[in-house]
Amino acid sequence: MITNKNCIIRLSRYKNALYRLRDLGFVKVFSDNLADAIGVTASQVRKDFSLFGITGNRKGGYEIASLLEKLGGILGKDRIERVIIAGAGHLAYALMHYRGFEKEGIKIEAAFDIDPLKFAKNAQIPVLPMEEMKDFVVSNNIKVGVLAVPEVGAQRAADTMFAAGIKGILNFAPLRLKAPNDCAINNVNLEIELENLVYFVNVLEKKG
Amino acid sequence: MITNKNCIIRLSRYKNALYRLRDLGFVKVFSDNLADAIGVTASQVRKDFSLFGITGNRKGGYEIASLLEKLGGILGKDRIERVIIAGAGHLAYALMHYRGFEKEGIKIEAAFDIDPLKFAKNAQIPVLPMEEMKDFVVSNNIKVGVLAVPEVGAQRAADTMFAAGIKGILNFAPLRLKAPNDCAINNVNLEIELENLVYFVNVLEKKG
DNA sequence: ACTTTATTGTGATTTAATTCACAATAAATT
DNA sequence: AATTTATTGTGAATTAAATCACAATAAAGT
Ligand SMILES: NC(=O)c1ccc[n+]([C@@H]2O[C@H](COP(=O)([O-])OP(=O)(O)OC[C@H]3O[C@@H](n4cnc5c(N)ncnc54)[C@H](O)[C@@H]3O)[C@@H](O)[C@H]2O)c1
Ligand SMILES: NC(=O)c1ccc[n+]([C@@H]2O[C@H](COP(=O)([O-])OP(=O)(O)OC[C@H]3O[C@@H](n4cnc5c(N)ncnc54)[C@H](O)[C@@H]3O)[C@@H](O)[C@H]2O)c1
Repeated sequence: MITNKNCIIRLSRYKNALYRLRDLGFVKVFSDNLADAIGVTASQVRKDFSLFGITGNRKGGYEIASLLEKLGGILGKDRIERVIIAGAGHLAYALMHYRGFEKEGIKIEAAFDIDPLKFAKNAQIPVLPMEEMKDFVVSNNIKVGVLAVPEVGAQRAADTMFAAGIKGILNFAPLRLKAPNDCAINNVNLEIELENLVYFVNVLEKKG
Repeated sequence: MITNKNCIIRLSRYKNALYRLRDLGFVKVFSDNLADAIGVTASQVRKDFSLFGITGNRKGGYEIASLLEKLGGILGKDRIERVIIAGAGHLAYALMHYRGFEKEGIKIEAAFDIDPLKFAKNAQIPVLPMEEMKDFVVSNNIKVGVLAVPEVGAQRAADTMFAAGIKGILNFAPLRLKAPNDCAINNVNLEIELENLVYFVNVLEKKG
């Protein structure tokens, strides 16, 4: 069981590059094409595939269709992933209106909030009270959620999500969530991303 | 010059943990406190500090105030970082209304768009035509930008940013930008973050 | 059919990152 | 003042990730 996050992220990138190549009419691809497309070495590509038992044809490269199927299987893209959001604020609004998730097989089913002003039971993507999360998650068998609640309420909201049966959280709140150890957390900390960028801009400036 | 991204991200996390400890009234901290706070080992903390020549007192730990100052210096937090956004859509709206950047010393100065309907010259954070980016960036000496333009326009918008003098981009568009090699790119690909989360949720499910 | 050529697949090697382990030492205790 | 204790700082060891390098081999060419 491979648990190298970078490796799994590369698989996603290969997949996205393959979609583009396929849409351009390509049928086969070589490891160095994929390498160029995502900015790694060709042996990295082959090693990644090797790790998951993905094989191509010596001399003939890889068949895009079959590669996409295998990568899709590994990444769980063989079915639509249904997702909820905790916190129906600005960020949630952007996520709910983003059309790009659909074509990746990701569907935001509902958002949950504590503020009655945010409730919208009959909207295309309904916004419901936090109290209804458990029922919704259980009856729709949802496993993944996005946490878009302010820092102060974040741990409490996460606990509600875990109690509802959520097993993975994409966390936008700038703190380290405590989670049961059968649950996964991916943090997106934009303050830190920007801070990090500033560091590297300064490094490059000093170097150049 | 340390260029290990994970290491720099840990510095940010130490800093954030230290702010919290300081606000709770603590004056000193030991490597194992910081380790617990951000979820790494104590020797990782000490090694990270050692890499940047940060020292504490044997037996006495580290003084929080001085540590914060040193980390701030390394991360460029000794001055306010001024930032622009390309693309004044949903995501930009969320970013422009987010109050959390201020207290991290990040200030969004303006957004730029091609859609005249988005223009708002006199708003608190003005939304200006792309054509005005260069003047604005040059006269305000801005180095960092956020790219929040749809995939199709993303490379063109990035090129405009580079031409304006931007040296680092936080990129939300789901593609690999081509950039001059004195410029830094940090990608935030939310589709991939979710996909990755799904993978690890499935892994955990199989394990348990 | 044989040879050449291009590309895979992977064990071996290298490089990078993390952890270990302990001497150095500052503070606290006796 | 001597001893104990707790903690740093870092070189050494370990582990993890990436790259190298090349034998295996499938396709194309002669
Ligand atoms: N907006 C950004 O650009 C941005 C940038 C970086 C980080 N973040 C982080 O993302 C998260 C969301 O940011 P935002 O700008 O959308 O915030 P927001 O204030 O616009 O929205 C937060 C929503 O969460 C709701 N809420 C508060 N407590 C709750 C609880 N306990 N349970 C459920 N809902 C609750 C509020 O009613 C509100 O609707 C925050 O943690 C923020 O720190 C946002
Ligand atoms: N909104 C999300 O939740 C989300 C999630 C994942 C990824 N993204 C990515 O983030 C980016 C922004 O998403 P969004 O939802 O804010 O999009 P959006 O459609 O709401 O806004 C995009 C804005 O960019 C402007 N624009 C278009 N072409 C431009 C150009 N060449 N130069 C300058 N401006 C231009 C448009 O006028 C619009 O105002 C996209 O690349 C998207 O793929 C967004």
